[in-house]
Amino acid sequence: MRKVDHDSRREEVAEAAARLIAEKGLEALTTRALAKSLGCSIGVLSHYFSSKEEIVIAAFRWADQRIDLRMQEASVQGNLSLDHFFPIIKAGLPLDEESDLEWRVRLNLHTFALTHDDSLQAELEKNTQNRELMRVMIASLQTQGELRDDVSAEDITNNAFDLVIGMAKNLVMRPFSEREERAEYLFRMIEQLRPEKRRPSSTKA
Amino acid sequence: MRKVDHDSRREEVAEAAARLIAEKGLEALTTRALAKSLGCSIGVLSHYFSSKEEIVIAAFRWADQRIDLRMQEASVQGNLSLDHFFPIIKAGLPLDEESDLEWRVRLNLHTFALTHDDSLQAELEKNTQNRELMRVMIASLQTQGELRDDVSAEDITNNAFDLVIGMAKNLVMRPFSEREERAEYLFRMIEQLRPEKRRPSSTKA
DNA sequence: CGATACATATCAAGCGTTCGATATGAAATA
DNA sequence: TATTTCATATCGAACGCTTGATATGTATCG
Repeated sequence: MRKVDHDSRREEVAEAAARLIAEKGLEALTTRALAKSLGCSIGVLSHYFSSKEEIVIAAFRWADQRIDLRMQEASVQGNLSLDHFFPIIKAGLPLDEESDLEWRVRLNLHTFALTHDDSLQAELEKNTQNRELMRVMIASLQTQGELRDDVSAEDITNNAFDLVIGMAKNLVMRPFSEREERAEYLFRMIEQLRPEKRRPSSTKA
Repeated sequence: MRKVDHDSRREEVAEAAARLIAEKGLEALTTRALAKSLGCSIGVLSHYFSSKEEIVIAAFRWADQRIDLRMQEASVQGNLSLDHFFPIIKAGLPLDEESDLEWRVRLNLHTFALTHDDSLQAELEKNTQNRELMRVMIASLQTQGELRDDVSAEDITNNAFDLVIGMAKNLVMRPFSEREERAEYLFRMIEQLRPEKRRPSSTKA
């Protein structure tokens, strides 16, 4: 038999599909366009995927996993301080070309999920998991005294999650040259959650 | 001549198109489906719109304007306190079926704009205008002492904008029964921006 | 050989758009 | 008022094209 790694071949297709979605939109992802982008024939696609919808979903997953991976890489083991927190958030925002690509696909997924129940359920579950992860981190910061504890970790988490999504959507619409600056106001807002900034005169150590 | 109000006829079409987008997605908005939904023939559509893209954009505008109108109606003339502010934000969120419909269309628009430059430009301009409106309101709240002034009105505005968009996206994905509760944490966060909550012991009046 | 990988050709379905035919009702005419 | 005129409004069949899917043929390699 001819040796071809099916998994990596599938990933190649998923990536090419993701790039098409990011650059031209989901509607531009046709079997023909995808085959041309890959430099192969459309017969190949049906060899590795049983339908186009499967390809679309593979593309969505591909981009999603890359964003998650990006954030994991920015994370650190052991004790977490607020200063370590900023790079993690930053890693989750579309600030360079690669993350821009991934976020464009993710935004397409969000719209797609509105009318595709399987994707919606998957999205909700993934969201619940990620929120829980972040809630634990934030609660940890609070017990360490790194973060104000008069707002529940859950509230902070939920707001942070919504904020990041909204910001990502707005960043993607703007040129790269403006993005860093636009992201700064999020970090200035997080700064306000430091305990020492909040009570400058009450519980002086 | 036969009397038909062109503008209102166009709006009927736009509304029907918006409902199709909200319920089945942009891809389900076909000339045939739209004609069936309107109870007319497809020929009528080309009588009032020169292309399908024009219909899509009209649907987007229709939904967008409804959200704006909803927020305007929640606004009050004259002096604005922080308490008056909550209903305005709330009016801008997809908490009932009508606003849900409009937000679903708006979310489709956001994705659409990623690959359609005209819509992107229009979106950016509208955004700039709306941000400026809100910035003025927030600055006014600050000078009235209703809002902390150690964070710039611009930062608060930008964060609020991103937050609302992200929250809207997440609300739309959930059943109505959970939405009010989910929206509450935004208001708890805003509460933290009251000056008296921030400095309980410093500048006692 | 025999299984795998890929290319090519083809299909039916669905798309947006076009267009001639028809229905409608206000204005023009007598 | 009765009749004609005609722009407007609507219809629905048909066109050309693209789509996802698939069936068939061919090359490659263990």
